[in-house]
Amino acid sequence: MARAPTTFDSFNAIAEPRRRAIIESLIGKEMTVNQVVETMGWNQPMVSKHLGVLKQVGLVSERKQGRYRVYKVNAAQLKPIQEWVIQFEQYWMNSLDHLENYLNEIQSIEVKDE
Amino acid sequence: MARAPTTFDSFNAIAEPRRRAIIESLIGKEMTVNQVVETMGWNQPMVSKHLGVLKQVGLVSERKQGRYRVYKVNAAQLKPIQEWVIQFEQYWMNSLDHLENYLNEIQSIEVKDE
DNA sequence: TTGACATATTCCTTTATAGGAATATATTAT
DNA sequence: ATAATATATTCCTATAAAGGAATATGTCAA
Repeated sequence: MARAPTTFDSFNAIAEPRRRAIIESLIGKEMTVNQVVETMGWNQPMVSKHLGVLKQVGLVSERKQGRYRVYKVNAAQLKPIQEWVIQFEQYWMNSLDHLENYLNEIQSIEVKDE
Repeated sequence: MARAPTTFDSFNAIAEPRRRAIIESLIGKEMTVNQVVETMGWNQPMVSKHLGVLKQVGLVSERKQGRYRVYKVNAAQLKPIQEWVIQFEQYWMNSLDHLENYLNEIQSIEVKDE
């Protein structure tokens, strides 16, 4: 059996970094495909394809306006991911990992300051 | 170019439902491979393979104890995912979607109470 | 030492990419 | 009607995956 399609759910769709980048730049705005193309600096078919995947899982929705298609993010589709991850938060808070990260941060700040 | 390997990062690793299930049942505990096998009801090679992927991205770590291997979750590896998703929270809160969900919750509670 | 137990690895098959290049479709402007 | 613009789709290739079955590896017990 192959891996689940990227069009299957949000978990699979956002596994691809370019799709996360699209979501990041499209959040809170509405954008035409070409505006995404310009923002990202990728070729148009690539943008259309990734938008297509995001659309299939409902992470973006599209509205036709003349010859343009205006896309926007459906943030609600990210909620299940948030809910899945958040149940483990207590296990990374107050942990040795946390302490470790904290110490690393302190250290890197000190290094930066020198 | 093919999709990024599931061993590439946490985003890819948790795109697979079985791996999320393993994390869910392994969180906060330590378990032997066979204990995971029993818990999940899958065959042993399958469990070992998925644990292997999770290990490669650091989502679990493993400790040898005699002929057993004891696995545990490294929850800290989920933090980047949480941090990525949480930046969009404001866009699903206070939205019509939110209102809709709220109304649905109310309704299902009322139905339950009957 | 030899067998039993615990776990990992290999081989195979099917499926699904993601990107590039080329092309098709739809809509507006002249 | 025709050209130009905006976007989607198709075809191709290389890569990677997940599961099943079989087998290898490592460790303990008698």
